[in-house]
Amino acid sequence: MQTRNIHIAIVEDDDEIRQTMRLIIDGTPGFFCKQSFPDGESALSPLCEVDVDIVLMDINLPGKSGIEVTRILKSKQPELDIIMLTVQSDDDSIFESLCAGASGYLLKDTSPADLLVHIREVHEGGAPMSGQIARRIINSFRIIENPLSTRETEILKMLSKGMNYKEIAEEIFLSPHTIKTHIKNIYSKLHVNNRAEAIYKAIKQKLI
Amino acid sequence: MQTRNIHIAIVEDDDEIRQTMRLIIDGTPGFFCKQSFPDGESALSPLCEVDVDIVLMDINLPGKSGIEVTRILKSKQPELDIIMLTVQSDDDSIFESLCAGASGYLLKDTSPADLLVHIREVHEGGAPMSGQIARRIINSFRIIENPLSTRETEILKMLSKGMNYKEIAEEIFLSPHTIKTHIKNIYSKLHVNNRAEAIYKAIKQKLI
DNA sequence: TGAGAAATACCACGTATGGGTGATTGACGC
DNA sequence: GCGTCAATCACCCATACGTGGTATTTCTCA
Repeated sequence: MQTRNIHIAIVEDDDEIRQTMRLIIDGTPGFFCKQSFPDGESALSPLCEVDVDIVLMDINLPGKSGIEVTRILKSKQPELDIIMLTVQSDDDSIFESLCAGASGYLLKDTSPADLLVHIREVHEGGAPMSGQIARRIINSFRIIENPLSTRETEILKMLSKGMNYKEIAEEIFLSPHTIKTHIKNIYSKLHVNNRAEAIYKAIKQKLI
Repeated sequence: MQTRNIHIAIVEDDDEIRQTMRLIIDGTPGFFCKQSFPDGESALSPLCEVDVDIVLMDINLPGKSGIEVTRILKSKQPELDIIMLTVQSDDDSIFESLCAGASGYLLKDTSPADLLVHIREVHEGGAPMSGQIARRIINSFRIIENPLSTRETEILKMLSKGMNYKEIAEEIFLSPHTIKTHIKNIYSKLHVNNRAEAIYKAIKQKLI
């Protein structure tokens, strides 16, 4: 009894890359590229219907980002495994992708042979990462035990009281510009981009 | 052995009212109006220094509001008793005044005789309220067990995820205007005026 | 001693936000 | 049957906010 082919879909806007990946996959026994899409919008409905095992997802897509598409897809098809396959390797992209539900995160410089190995890994329940990616994840988790400086924590508490830039500045005798900078740093450390989410995460992580 | 006079300060922008109150107080044995100010700014430094027992504070002041002044004063002089004496009788004014540290809340239509009685009450550790005020306070506490509707709670949760008007609107198929209205209602129910504080209070009160 | 973090400060841009006001509909209670 | 309230949608307006930069000082730790 032979194992069923692994059915794969590709979401990638670069025509050449998409075709190349397709050739590699279809040229290997056990793998079958069932569909490919140049952007997220066109991928959404088909991928919610058709039975595909694994999606290779670029992040930089025209329209909705690959991360957004991943989030939506996973909310509709929780069983689907999505591997981010992208050039982006900044902390936020990685973090957000995993939060959105990606099962793996590979850089585009991954060799075809490795790519196929990784696809199989995911299909068997693994979570492959390029070397650098794994490192970054470790690092980002390492600092989860209070990433914030004392000044930042102090300011975050004032934020939770509903104070604005100016009020905080006057309270601790600093320039509003400085408060702004601190808050920007808080956002980037907590991986959020506004006050509401910052307060929420901070409380959940017992930072304030 | 005679009891020491109760030393009083008045913060009230209307010259006539201020003078009248002063006359009433000084004309009564046991009471002494030590100082009076037409606005909050001019009252702040003196009241942090001089020994006054009780401050009668209007809310509608030019510049800083009486509530703000109360907050600052109480943070520097926690022992000081402040009685709000004002025409404002809306829930928010009352609520905020008490949060800011006021020891009593009287309406300006209080008779001179009652006023003096109430001042003495505060001086002896009481917390006098005009009749209508007491009622409102009871009411506002009564609804503390989840003031929010299901829709509002739903939206509040989305706010805590950092979503903006438009994103929330798209998620639950409503107009952004409606989202805005809901959020405004949330603010007024929680007695806050921005997202950060709303999230904070909501979590502390286990609403989300 | 030299790299990195923390804390400070500033500028410019576009837009999301909060406040004010107002209106309609449908449920529920008394 | 009439008032109340939740839920919905709408417009105006000022400004607080988020994001992109750049930059200096201080401190710590390897």
